Amino acid sequence: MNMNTLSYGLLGLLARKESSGYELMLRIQPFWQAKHSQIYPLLARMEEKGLLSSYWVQQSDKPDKKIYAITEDGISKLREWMHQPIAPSVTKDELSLRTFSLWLSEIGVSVEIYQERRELYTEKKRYYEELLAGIPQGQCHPGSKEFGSYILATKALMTVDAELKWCDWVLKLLTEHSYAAAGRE
Amino acid sequence: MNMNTLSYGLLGLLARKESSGYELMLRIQPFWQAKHSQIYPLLARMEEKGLLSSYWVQQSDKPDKKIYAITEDGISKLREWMHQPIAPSVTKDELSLRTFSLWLSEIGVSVEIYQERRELYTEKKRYYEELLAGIPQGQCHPGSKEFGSYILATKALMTVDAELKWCDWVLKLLTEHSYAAAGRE
DNA sequence: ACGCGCATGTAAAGGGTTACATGATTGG
DNA sequence: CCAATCATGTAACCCTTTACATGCGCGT
Repeated sequence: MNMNTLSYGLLGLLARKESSGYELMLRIQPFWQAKHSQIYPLLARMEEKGLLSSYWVQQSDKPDKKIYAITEDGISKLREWMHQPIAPSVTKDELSLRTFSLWLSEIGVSVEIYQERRELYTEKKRYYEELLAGIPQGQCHPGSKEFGSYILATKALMTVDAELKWCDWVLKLLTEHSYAAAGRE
Repeated sequence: MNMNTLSYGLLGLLARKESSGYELMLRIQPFWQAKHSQIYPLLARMEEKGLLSSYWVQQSDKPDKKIYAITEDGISKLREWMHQPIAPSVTKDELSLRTFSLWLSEIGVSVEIYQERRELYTEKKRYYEELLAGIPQGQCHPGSKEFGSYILATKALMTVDAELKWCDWVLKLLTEHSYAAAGRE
């Protein structure tokens, strides 16, 4: 059956804990941005093929939800994937392309752009800090199910820290240049 | 006309220096992964709409190439884009999804995975260092055309450094655990 | 009243990869 | 001799987003 990378990612999350499609979307979001409209059909297809099973849970205050669990066949499929080569990461950031044309903007506008991005990174940092705080420490040694979440959250934090430092550095260059230009007037 | 983010990125590169489609692919690659099969039709469409002009250059040792240059209309289009909001970055890394299921692999296999990734990051680091070295220093102050390339190459370097440190940290955790397990035998 | 979060799903359109097609030159 | 780099382009397929569709409860 035709399984893409995202399908294996969902399978991997379900192997650790059964979840609804909505919960899976929230769990995978920080590491692989996917909308619900992409996830729901993949789950339905994997259930058809016997990799997943599901049952409905009724909720009083919120809409009912469909909980998926991985089957033995699903775990076999996941184990097969673990031996496959890993594709390099793909990053697409509009800010990078915008930066190519920065010379077309006034410095004041540039400053706003990187300040806005700085705020976005600050929010992301808070998010990943909470994620890391939510992982039961001490039990996340190599081999445990929590270990993966632990090292991934740490990676996200280290990366966002580097991005924040970069923003500060760029903003320093931009504002120093502004002061120097003002001084020359 | 329907312009996507990649089209604006190409337009921005052409605003700084006229190039062939092949050269644009190489220039944009480090910041936005796109294949030639995606780039060529976009360039043709932008030329049709009058945003680009082109001429053929004959080469003796290599195949002939088609050089594109931005037009006045193209620069107007680019300036309009500069006022639009910037979409947040999207990253898709198969290693992250694989890490969710790391507990299914033996530690030896995990070590191989992160060592391989470490080598990939090391190569990337060398690449970005060369890129940065190729930018004429001193002339890349805010407002200059080189400034964008300068800060982008620096960002890539800072990020890849964080990723390398992360790999080393993960490998330390994995190997320490292996030694401890061996000691318990 | 309005928007947001929860919760599931489908359809259409657009973005992106893989494969097909061609062909010269250079280095191992 | 085989692979890689340079160089352009098209077609089929898959991946992803946006929009449509529904509906309740909560906070402002």
